[in-house]
Amino acid sequence: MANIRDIAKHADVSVTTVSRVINAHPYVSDEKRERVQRAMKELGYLRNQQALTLSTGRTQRFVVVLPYMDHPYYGLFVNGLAKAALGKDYRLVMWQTEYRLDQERQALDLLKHREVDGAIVLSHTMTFEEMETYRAYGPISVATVGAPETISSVHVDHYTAFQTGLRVLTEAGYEDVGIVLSRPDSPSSIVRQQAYFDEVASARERWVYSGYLTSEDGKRLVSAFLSEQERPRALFFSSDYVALGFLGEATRSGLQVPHDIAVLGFDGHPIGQAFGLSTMRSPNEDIGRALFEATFQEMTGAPVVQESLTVTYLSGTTL
Amino acid sequence: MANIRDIAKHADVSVTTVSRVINAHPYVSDEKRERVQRAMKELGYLRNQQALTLSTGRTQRFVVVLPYMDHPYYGLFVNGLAKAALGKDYRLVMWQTEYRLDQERQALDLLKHREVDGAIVLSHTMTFEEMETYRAYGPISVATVGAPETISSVHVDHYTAFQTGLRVLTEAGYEDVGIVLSRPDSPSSIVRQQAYFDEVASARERWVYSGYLTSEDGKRLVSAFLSEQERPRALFFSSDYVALGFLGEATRSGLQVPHDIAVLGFDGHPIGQAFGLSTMRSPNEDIGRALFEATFQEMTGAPVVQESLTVTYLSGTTL
DNA sequence: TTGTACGCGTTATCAC
DNA sequence: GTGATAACGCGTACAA
Repeated sequence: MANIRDIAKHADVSVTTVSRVINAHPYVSDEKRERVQRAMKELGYLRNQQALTLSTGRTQRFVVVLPYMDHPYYGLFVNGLAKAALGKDYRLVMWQTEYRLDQERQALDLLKHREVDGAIVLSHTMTFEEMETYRAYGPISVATVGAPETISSVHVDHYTAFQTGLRVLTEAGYEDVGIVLSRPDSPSSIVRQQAYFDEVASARERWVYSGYLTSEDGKRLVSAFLSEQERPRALFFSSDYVALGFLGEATRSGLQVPHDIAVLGFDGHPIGQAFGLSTMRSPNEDIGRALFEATFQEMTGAPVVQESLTVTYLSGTTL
Repeated sequence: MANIRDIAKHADVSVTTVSRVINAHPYVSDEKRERVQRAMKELGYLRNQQALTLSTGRTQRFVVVLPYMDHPYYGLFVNGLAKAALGKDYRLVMWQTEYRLDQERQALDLLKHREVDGAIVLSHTMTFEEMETYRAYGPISVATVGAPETISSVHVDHYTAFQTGLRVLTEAGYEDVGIVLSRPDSPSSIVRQQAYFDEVASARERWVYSGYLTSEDGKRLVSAFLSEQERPRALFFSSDYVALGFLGEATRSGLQVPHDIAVLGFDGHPIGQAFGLSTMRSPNEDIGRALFEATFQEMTGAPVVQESLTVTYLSGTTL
């Protein structure tokens, strides 16, 4: 565990010279550079990242804030993030919040305590107002809509996206459509519901199914659906996983898809293809990549980014 | 961005006293403690984690090494890890390797450079021999079998697990069984195949399907399966996702499951339930939790842990 | 009970 | 080209 001073001593130069060699700075004679490199090799020198971090003030880390690491919905985001981070020699500290406000605060506290250089928030319950109080400690980027101008955002405009999906259903001849949302009062659920009421003539309160987050929830929805006296002819889900949970259980319950009930998912997760799930493909991996870039660039003084990406219909057999 | 020295000045005490207050050490008069706390509040003191880290030599971080963050197989592991880490105020740095040796090396290099306190390796292509060369720099734990005695391991014994699964199939009356493996020469694939040859009378080389990792691979397997002249009566998959990909596509191709082909998965992923997937449940979340604990305890001098957990049959309708 | 002084390992500044 | 030396912000002997 030789440090820079040991190397300096061993090569009979100053620590400054060693530092110059390490960082490939100019003004080092070939001879001394040679000596230093040999000393590093001989003593097995390994630069201590902690010390570097304290000295430079940069951690080379971002914290990624998300509700559940094991929810496949976030998989593609994280994939994009990971790839971008690798290219810039950055590390990702994952922070699972389970939608708990105190956990979101703890995650952003890392910023305050100089434990990370920035934060990438994929989903949050915290208000943007509160989030802005952390902004002074480093760049923050979100994957959600409605961010103030101090916070970078790369997201899908869920109003437009849902509008598009609902029009796909309409054009396919489905008039009585229900929608299946995750947390009822999340910003994305609110605008989705708004799009639904604005777009669908037969839209009605009771065909808004809220609180469906996982494939198990989707499975559970089947019985709720079957108990309706008057059922929609199609269901538009806000997540492929919930849609698949529903699809599997519905089929097992003897429902014919799409004859009895049509299903439209949202995400474009690969596993949906195996089951022929019709879905709206969301460019989540691109979003992950762009979020990383935005956060990274902001550190070098680049302005806040606000970008909205669009979804596309991915045809399947459940519609 | 007041530091400990600013607080000391403002409260008119020494930095030692401030440090004592921060760390709740004894030997501070109530009056000075009061003054320090007020100063911290007034100046908005936030302890700098980088400096603490350099001073104490502990980062409060582990690196988690895994092939793909977005592969649902790792979801439950990571969930267990995240929960355990939260309880101990540790952070998880995720490192995605895509099974690339150089990436595994980079991940473990974090250990050498004092960027993390330990490493948790969920899957690896590196030999244990090489992995041991990193052991001097911190505790390493793996979720795979066959670790040397310097490396902690909490895993499923895939030989026994596969044996159990194969017996489930036998007892259900299936004699002609095929197996579907991930990477052909991974340690787990090798022992799984061994269990297959040892356990199944009709086992044959061509009913070993290798290279199936994702749900898309499972989907792809259907055509390979259909082109066989002599087909097995049941397929035992090494992953629920691959099994589901196969199940979806097979059903869409008109195959009756389990009449034409029975399907047994491996993992116990929630989404399998919606499709009635019969599977072997692996306690991956427990493994994640135990891996964290093992790594953590080792730092305090606890001995290396080697533990093998068992899988259980989870009944479904695909068998 | 309190404070001074130093170490942790690096980079940056400035004089030579 | 080169090298002292001062930061960075904390914990902690050791002295008082």
